Amino acid sequence: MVYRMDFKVDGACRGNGRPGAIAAAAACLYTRGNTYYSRTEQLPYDDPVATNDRAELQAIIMALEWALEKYQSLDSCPRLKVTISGDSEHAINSITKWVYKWQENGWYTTAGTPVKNRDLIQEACRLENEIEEIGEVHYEWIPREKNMDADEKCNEALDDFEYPYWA
Amino acid sequence: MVYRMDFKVDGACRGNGRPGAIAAAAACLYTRGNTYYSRTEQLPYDDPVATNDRAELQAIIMALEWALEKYQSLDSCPRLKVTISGDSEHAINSITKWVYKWQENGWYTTAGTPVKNRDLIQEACRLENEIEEIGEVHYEWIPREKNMDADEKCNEALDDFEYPYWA
RNA sequence: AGACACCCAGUUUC
DNA sequence: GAAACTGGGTGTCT
Repeated sequence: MVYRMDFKVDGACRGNGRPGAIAAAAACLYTRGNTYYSRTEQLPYDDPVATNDRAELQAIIMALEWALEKYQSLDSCPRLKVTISGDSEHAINSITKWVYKWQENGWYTTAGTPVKNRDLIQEACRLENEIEEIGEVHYEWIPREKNMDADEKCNEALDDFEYPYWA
Repeated sequence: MVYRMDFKVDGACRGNGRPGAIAAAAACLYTRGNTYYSRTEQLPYDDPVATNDRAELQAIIMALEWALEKYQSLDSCPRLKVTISGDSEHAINSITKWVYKWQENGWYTTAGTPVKNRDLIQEACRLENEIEEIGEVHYEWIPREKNMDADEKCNEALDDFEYPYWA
């Protein structure tokens, strides 16, 4: 018995690279037909500063958390097969390829600088390992045009962005 | 009587280090005000393979050739004072410092390997010596951001790159 | 190990 | 049109 969960994820960051940027992440869980459930999250307003890359990684984390959560609510214990599709080649490569090198080299880039967003990359890998014990996770890159569902949800979340009281 | 010529030079190589790379070099000759004339050249498509370093050296050669050419078209015989500014520390060091060592040691690097692009380095030095008989040449390193004029011309040349018939 | 360049890729924006 | 977030690499020398 195999239980499939197919996610699409996306992150967005308005004002990316500028002071005051705001970011959100979205994950869509597809059901039969073309319908889906979605979750969105707003990233911390600063500390650390919001960027597009952090948003994309956070979206992956949300999907992984959701998969675990949903699995725990099941009555049976099927084998899990999670697919996460996203349009950030960078985020996917970080988690699926580069992380192994970084774990060995102490988290330095080819240019000799410390790898950024290490916290989120490690959190994603931790969650992935948790799932690997009950199934498997597969990541897939898709072009922007095929990621409209998650993109829309992201932008809705940004339209509703709640600034902290001190901002 | 001193006649000054101020050049900025740059080289660019799209696909540097990959098969099929294309490269171009540009030299800008500044006049009064902020205006300048420019020349560009596309490097051989292969034989030898185009690299960023060859492009940077070729740009310096173009400036030196241009200076000599312009001097010969003058009616009088003033003393020449040529300044060549470029953002390749490597190319400038090759011509202004390391070349003296290489001429003595038979063109070997510290690592014991033969110096690359020796043909272009020697050609630049030959032209420089020619100018030294009627004036002087001064090289100056400038950061990338201050070399936008030559950079733009280089990229225009690459946009118009004419591939050889057999490519 | 260092330096300067030259890129390649995707995303996020303004 | 211009810019930021981020990674992978080569060209070359000291």
